[in-house]
Amino acid sequence: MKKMNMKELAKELNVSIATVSKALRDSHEISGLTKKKILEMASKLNYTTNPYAGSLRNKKSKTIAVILPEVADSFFSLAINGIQSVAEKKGYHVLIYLSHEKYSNEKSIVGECNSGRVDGVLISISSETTNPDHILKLQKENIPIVFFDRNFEGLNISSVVTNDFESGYLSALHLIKNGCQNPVFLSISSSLGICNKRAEGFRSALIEKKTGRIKNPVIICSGTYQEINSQIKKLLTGKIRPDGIIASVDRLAMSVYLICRETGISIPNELKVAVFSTMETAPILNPPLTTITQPAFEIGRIATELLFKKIEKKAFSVVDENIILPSFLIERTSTAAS
Amino acid sequence: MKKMNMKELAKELNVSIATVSKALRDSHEISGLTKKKILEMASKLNYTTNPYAGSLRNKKSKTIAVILPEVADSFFSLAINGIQSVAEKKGYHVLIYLSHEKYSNEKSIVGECNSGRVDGVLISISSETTNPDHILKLQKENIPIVFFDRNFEGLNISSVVTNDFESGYLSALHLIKNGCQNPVFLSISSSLGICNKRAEGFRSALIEKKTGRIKNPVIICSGTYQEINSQIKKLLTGKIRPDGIIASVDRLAMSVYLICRETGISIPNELKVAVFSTMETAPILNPPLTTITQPAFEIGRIATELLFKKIEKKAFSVVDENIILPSFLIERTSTAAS
DNA sequence: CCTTATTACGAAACCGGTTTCGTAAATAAA
DNA sequence: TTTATTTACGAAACCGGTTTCGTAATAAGG
Repeated sequence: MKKMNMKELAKELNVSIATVSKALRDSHEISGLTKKKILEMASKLNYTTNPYAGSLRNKKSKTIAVILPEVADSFFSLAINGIQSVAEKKGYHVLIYLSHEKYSNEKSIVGECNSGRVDGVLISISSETTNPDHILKLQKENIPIVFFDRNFEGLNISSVVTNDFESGYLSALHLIKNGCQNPVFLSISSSLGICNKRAEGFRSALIEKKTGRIKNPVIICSGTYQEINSQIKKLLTGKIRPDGIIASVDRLAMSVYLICRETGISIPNELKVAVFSTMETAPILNPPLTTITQPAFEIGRIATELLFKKIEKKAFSVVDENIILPSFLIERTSTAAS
Repeated sequence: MKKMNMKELAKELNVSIATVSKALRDSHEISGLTKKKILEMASKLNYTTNPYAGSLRNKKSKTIAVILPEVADSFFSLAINGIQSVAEKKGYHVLIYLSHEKYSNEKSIVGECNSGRVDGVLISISSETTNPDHILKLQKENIPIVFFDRNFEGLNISSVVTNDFESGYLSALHLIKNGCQNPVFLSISSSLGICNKRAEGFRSALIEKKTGRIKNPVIICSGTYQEINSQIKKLLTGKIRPDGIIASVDRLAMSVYLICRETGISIPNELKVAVFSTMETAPILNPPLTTITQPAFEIGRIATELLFKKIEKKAFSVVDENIILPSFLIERTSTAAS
């Protein structure tokens, strides 16, 4: 079947293309009767308007890009839901890109966004990203950008993040209060601002409470799944063992749990564990896992609302806003006082 | 800064637009020297080609749509990864749409796809969908479609699914073998083919082994999170209680676990539980949860490869393939023999 | 009845590329 | 040297809409 278009539709009704276009957009220039006839014929002939033709003329794609490191853990799943909920209300389309935590990927994806393909960009930067030039270039081209969760510090760009320093601080206090003498923080990147802030908060609490005999209580866990496992195993079975762990992501806490099970280390008696995570299974783990839970859906939702504020008022160049949403420490058995 | 385009670029170099276009696409019609000059100037002036202009002319969007019910549980996250891995290799863009398990949403989303916006559609249907007309309409417009995971039976459309009947059958046998006399299957929809096939397999095993005193061992759990919880609570504390449960999705198993914890029902002694799920935390739950794990990433990957086969050979109209990938029953403590 | 305003529509430019086709100049074959 | 090819490029149509502007017909005002 040949694809129906406006020209065909206009020919069918003996009117001009302009009239059809206006009728379909409900212009006041077209009489009610004509509109009705055109609408009917359009539906009868299964006409659908080609979105790219309009994009070309109006320089509006009705599309946003979401760039994220991975869609593996539940945080980004929830964030995507928050993003979609707004986009869909606005009639916008959502393109998803994954950087796989690689700077090079992120750079080329961001480059792609600078072409009229999208009207705005939501981005959570990769753990490798230390140079913001690709993002600044996008900004210079006047494309609205909003960071969510993982932002790049020091740029004049809107962001929606959690209270990372404070959460790190409070989680450390929580461990200390419940009896930990040697807590450590497991990070996934030494360059990721969000991790560093959590780690800084954590460190501050240790200093303030004069706790911890380990010189550097912030440990970077990187590499493959296997490498991380063996790194954690070495940590938990080494000479100077921690008695408390704050994991910065799901995966690290899971490694800790698996290794404790394997080596017979008892949680929370020998080791207390908490994690920055939105995982739903935390309450039914063995033992139930204390989480610092980020409002993932809200982060996505609010970031997207911010983005649309910028897209819609582009001409007035909205001031950038940096919104901080609080995470919640949910205490469960894994950090219970011994 | 004004947006750079081909016309500007051509003017800058005193060549025609056609020459610029051909040079950028590395046409043999353009000499090496000219190409070099054009490439250099393009990069110097930060030229990026407008994708929609090309789409319009070539009727190729280099974009696919992925329509899914939710992105909540880990299955779809993994599937998205599989999809992206192929799309990204092909230089394609991925639009994500969520139907939120609503037929009306799915219908309007599918309608959107029929406009040249995308070159192909990957879809996992909503649990409400019983009428395939919207999908058939898309097919009639000659847009390549592939079902993944949740397909609509009886259509002449490619699909990649798991061995649902067999998995249901084997999971029931597993429960029976380990001592269950009254197993039930918790479904989320009475219309979803995938659930029904699992349930059918389950039912077959019960009949074959002459097991189960409950008339209808397939229970539809629907409604809000709260409603499902109370439904399951009633089931587990009622007069005729099951001693084994196969949950068709993550959420149902989680409900079961929470209610067992709340009511003191012991897993696996009083109740054995298994779930169709890809959740990573299954081994560290309390107790470790037996799963029937679908190859989610592979389903996404292979479905996307099938889709591209159809996109690339559209003219020859590739025969539809229905690929069945096996799930794996991973035995853990939650179904251990008592 | 004449003038002005309004209504309803069409012609054509335009968005930013791609592609076909024509052609002058350079090169190769006869 | 003449003819046939090849090379390198430009003019213009085209993709499918949107929008500006012009205009004939009708309505309103004086």
